[in-house]
Amino acid sequence: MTDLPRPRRTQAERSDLMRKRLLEATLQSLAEDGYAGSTLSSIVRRAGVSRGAQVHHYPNKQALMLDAAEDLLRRTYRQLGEMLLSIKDEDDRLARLVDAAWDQVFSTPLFNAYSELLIASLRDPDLAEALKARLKRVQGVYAPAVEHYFEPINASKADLHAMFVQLSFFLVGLATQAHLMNDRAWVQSHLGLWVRQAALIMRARKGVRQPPPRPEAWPRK
Amino acid sequence: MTDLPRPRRTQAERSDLMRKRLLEATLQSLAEDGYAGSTLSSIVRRAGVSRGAQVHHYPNKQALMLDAAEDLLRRTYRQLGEMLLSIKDEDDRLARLVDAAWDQVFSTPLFNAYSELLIASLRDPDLAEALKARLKRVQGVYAPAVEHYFEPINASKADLHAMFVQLSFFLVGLATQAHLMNDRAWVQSHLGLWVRQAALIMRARKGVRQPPPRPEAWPRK
DNA sequence: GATTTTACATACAGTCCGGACGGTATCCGT
DNA sequence: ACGGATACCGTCCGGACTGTATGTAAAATC
Repeated sequence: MTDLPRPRRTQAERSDLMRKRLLEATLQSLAEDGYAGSTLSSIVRRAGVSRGAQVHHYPNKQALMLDAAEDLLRRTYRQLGEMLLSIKDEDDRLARLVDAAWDQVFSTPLFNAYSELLIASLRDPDLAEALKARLKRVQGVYAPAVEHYFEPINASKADLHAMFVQLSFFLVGLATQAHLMNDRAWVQSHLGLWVRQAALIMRARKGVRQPPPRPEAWPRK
Repeated sequence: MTDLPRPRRTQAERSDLMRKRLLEATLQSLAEDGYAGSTLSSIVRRAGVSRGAQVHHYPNKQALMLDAAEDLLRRTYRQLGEMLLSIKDEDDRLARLVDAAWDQVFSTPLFNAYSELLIASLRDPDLAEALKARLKRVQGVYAPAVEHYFEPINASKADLHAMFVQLSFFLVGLATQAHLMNDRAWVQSHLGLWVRQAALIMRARKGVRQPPPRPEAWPRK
């Protein structure tokens, strides 16, 4: 009887749906119009809700942006996790991983929203703190996966992990400047170079057929 | 007689000085207050000039920002050049180069201005074009210097150059996220890792005592 | 079923920004 | 030296944005 046609929604349902719409619109707006261009009016217009709805759920702009940042990194957390789970035991596992990271995460429009928040966090300590905390969790996703899939050769385990941190910085730098650069092939060649360099100190562990341990309770849907 | 005390300046002198003050204030403002926070009023206040002076030299905000971007990359062009000239023939030439690039360019407040312009150029094609063009010239500074100082081992010359391009992306990524990260030692260790990886496919050329060929007429002062 | 709480809507107030404009001082060619 | 051009100044105006205050409907509570 709970799933009878119910025109009336519970308060929590309404709130959740509204927040979801607002966050979605905010992230889209960040990606398309940038941080400064993401005005509250434009966001609610994009979300198709009224100005009052927004102000009810978020007392000010910063609160909305903060929650959007959390949501973005939650999504990225999940995206990276799924990407890792999709890596099969192939010869060129390293290359596949890097390509997937670029294609599915760093080159997506959603990542532009991250760039915007990143730069905005230079002037917003609260935002910086939120990004910092969530970033650690994201790193927590693939730190165990790194050891699951790869092992160092003539190098320390610390170097192994550090290489992937380096990769993330490289990809961020690439993503923020890609629009000034040539084309996709050019990007691919640079990804390839990193892979070749990385292959000098690491290799795919043999016989890994299982996906990495599911890191931690992923946020539901 | 030209250097007699001359209370009256020529028109060109006045214009140049004014533009210089405006550009300096703009770059400072970009670094401190960000792109959106850099309003015309705040810039002229910082420059200590009137609102009218600015509007006389730059018809609109975009024109000012565009010129500021050019100026910034001109400075960076010069900074990188000087940095390269200062590299001596030491054992750890590669490490010195990377450290110097970080200390003297990428970690400086001025580089924050670049980050701001970079993100802003996502939504401003003209700005993107200006950055693109100037960026090529900056790369032109150290491309010859790379071959002057280093040589590939078990790798192609193209890889040699590509590694330094990769370095620049890595440093940009690092610079835009450094404020979320730990400390300087942490950064140093990551720079060190890149150096060690690079050393696997390149080495300092022996007996190089001369600085690299002065690339191209540097902008006067 | 009455009341309180929550969700959402609309109107308004205060601020600030960018560009335009009219006016003044300085310089330059002649 | 004088008339035009150039550099510079201060202010005003339309528009937009954020935060607030007030009103209404729906849901939860009792």
